Amino acid sequence: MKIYNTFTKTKEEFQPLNPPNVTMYMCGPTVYNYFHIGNARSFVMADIVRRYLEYKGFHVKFIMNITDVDDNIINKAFEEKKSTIDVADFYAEAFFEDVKKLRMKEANFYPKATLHISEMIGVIKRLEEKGFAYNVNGNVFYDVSKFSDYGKLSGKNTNDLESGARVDVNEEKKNPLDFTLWKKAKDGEPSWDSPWGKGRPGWHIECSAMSTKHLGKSIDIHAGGNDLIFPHHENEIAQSEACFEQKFVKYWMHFGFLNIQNEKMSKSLGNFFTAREVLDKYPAEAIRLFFAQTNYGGPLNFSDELLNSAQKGYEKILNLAEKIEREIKLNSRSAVIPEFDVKKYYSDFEKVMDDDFNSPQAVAVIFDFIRATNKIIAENDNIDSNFYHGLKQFLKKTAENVLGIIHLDGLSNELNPNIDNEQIELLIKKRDMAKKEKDFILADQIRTELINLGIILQDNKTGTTFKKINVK
RNA sequence: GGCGCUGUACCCAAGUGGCUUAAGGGGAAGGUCUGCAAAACCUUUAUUCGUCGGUUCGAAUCCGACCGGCGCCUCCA
Repeated sequence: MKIYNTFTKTKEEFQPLNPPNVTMYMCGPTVYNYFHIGNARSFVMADIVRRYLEYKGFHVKFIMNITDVDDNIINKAFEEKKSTIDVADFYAEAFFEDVKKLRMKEANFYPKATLHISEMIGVIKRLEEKGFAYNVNGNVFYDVSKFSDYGKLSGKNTNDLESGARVDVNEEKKNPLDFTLWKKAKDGEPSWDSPWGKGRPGWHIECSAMSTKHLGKSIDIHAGGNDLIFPHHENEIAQSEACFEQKFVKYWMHFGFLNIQNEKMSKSLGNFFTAREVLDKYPAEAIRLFFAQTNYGGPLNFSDELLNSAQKGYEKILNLAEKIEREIKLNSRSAVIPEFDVKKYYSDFEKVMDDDFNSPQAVAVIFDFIRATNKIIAENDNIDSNFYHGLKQFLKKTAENVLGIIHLDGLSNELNPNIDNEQIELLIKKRDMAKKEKDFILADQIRTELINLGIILQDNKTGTTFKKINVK
C-alpha cells in the first residue's frame, strides 16, 4: 500500500519499521475550548487511516496528545476566573465526549503534557548539553542555526524565513527563528521546577518528549493538520533528531483544512462551528461521510447544503442496512441465494484504500455495492437469510469498521422516545385494516400522525415497516 | 518575497499518459412499482476537464505561458 509522505512530497510504499506493528502519533487538541468541526476533519481522517491499517492486519499503537498547559489556557483561565487545571480538565473532558460522538476509535493512550514535564526537561537538558539550546534568564531557546537540516520538512530555508519573518521581536533570541523550549514563569502562572528555574515547557517540546516516551525514538506515522507543518513539526524534527540522533518520523501525513466560503476555518478568525454544534444537527456517520468523500489532503468547504447532501447519502446506506437487518431477523430459509460477487467489492475497496487511503473512491465502492444489492433484492422474492449475512459482513468490515459511515448495532434506533415500538405496531395494524377496507383517508391520517412523530412508514411486499428518523 | 495547495457537470467530488469518448454522492427531469406515498430500481443530465500554446500515435492527466481561488512563513487541525 502507498502513503503520501509530506517529507518527500511523494507517494511511498508503506513499510513500517517493525511490522506488523505500526506506531502512529496524532497531534491532539489544546484544551482551552471545544474543538471545531475543522479539527474534527483531521481527527476523523486520522481515525480512518488508523482503522484501515488495522483492517490490513497491522497492530497499530495510536497516540493522541492533550496539550493542557499553554498561553491560551492561561488566558482562558484568567477570563473565566478559574484555575488553569479546571479549564484544561473541563475541555479535555469535552474533547473525549466529542471524539466519542464522532465515533472515533479510542486512542491507545492520550498523554497529557503536564504529566510529562520531567521527560521534557530531560530532552531540553540533553539539547543544552549538545549545544542546541541556550538559556537566557530562565528562558531556554532552541538554536536553529545549529541544526543544519532545519526546514527540511516544510521546504523552507532559513534565509527566506528570516527575510520574510513577521514580527516576533524577542530580544533574548539569537535568531528570530529560534523557538522556546522552556518558558520562565510569570506570577500566577502554572510552573514547575527545572534546572533553569521555575517555568513551563514550550509547545513543540511536548510532542518530541511524549512521542518518544510512548512510541520510541523513531516512529512510523506522525499526523496533523497542514498548519502544523511549519513551524510545529519542523521544530519537532529539530528537537528530536538533535537529541536522539536518529530519524524521528518515517511518514509525515497532513490533512487539508475545512474552509468556510473558501477561507480556512480557524479559532482566530472566529468563523468556526464547534464539532458539538454540528453533531447536534447531523449524525456522526453523515459528518464522517462528508469528510470521507474528499481526499484528506486537499481543502474542503463546509456548509449546511453540503452536510445535507452527505446526510442524504448516509440515509441511502442506512436504508439498505435496515433492510438487511430486518431480513436477518426474519431468518428465512429458501433456495433463493442470488449470485453475487461480494469478493469483488472487498478487493475494489482495498485497491483504492491501498492507494494513499483514497476514501472518496472507497465510498464510491460502497455506493456501487449498495446499488447492486438493492437491485438484487428488488428483483428476487424470498431470498435466503445467508445472502443477507454476507452483505452485512461487508458493510460491517468496510463502511463501519474502516470508514465509520454506518453503525450497524441498534439500527432499530431509539431516537424518538415519545412513542414505543408496540404503539407503532398497533397503529400499523389499524392502518392495514383501514387499507383493506379501502378507507384511505384514515390510513393516510395514521401515516401523517406517525410522520409527525418522526416515524416513516414503508409499505413493502411483505408488509409495512417503519423507521424512526432523527428529528434534530 | 519564499514555500506549498488548488481550478473537472446545476452543487460536492474521484481520476494525474491508452482500462475513463471522465467514478461516486446530492439535485433536476422522465419511467417502473404503489390506492397514494416512501424506499428501491431503470433512463437522461460534461464529446468535455480555468485559458492559450506545445510534446505525443494518443493528454483532464506531461511541458510552457497566462488568468483565478486558497494556505503556511505568528497561536491554529
